[in-house]
Amino acid sequence: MNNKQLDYTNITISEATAMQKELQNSLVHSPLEQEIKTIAGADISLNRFSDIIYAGIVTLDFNTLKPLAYSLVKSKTSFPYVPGFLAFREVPALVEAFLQMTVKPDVIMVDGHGIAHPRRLGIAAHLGALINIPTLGCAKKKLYGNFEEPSAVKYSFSPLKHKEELLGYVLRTKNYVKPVYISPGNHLSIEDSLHIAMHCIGTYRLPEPTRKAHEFVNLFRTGQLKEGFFQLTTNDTLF
DNA sequence: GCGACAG
DNA sequence: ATCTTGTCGC
Repeated sequence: MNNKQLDYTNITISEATAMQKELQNSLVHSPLEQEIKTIAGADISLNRFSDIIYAGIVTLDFNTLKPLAYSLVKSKTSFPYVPGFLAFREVPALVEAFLQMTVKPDVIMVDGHGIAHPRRLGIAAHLGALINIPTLGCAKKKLYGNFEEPSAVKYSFSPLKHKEELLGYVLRTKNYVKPVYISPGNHLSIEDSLHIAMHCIGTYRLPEPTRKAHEFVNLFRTGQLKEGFFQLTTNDTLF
């Protein structure tokens, strides 16, 4: 990864598309070999009509799903929101937050899609192509593909496909609540992404990594947390 | 031309 | 993404 790949100022949709096709070629979707001890959630928050982005990555213990550390970065985005090109708007800030971490997570769950994307390079795959850490996407809405509604019972799922190609899974994380869309980003298989997401389901609709990341970046945006990398102590009282 | 369209 | 209050009941 170099800085050129992170400066998305003044690039056109056509150039962005070409960049996606190139990055897509570098993806690896072999099954994860290493044991997962920590998993992080990555998300951004911003004020309406503002181009100031509050990005954050929150690391959790994979077994207890409790926060262990977090990295927060404030930066200005240089790309508008265009469906299919979300990464060009949010990834630079997420990479900054990642580089700031002195202790890296084993896997990162990103708020958005992985390969469930028109060119198989959603934000989770894009981020995973830039950093050398396995990533998966967890989106709240479908961007691409077709699926049958999974049953209303928690943990039920159904394949998300484009024609005959499997892209990921639609997963019910809570009874009678809208499902989430899971797909691998980089360095993970499609099945890995589903299993990891299922493991991270707690009491709420969003899996814990994504839910915590969302919570932390909002506290950051509203001035209740400060920029930087912090490791939580057992003595830390959160809220 | 028409519908779909992550955050 | 963010802004918002109440309402419904698997």
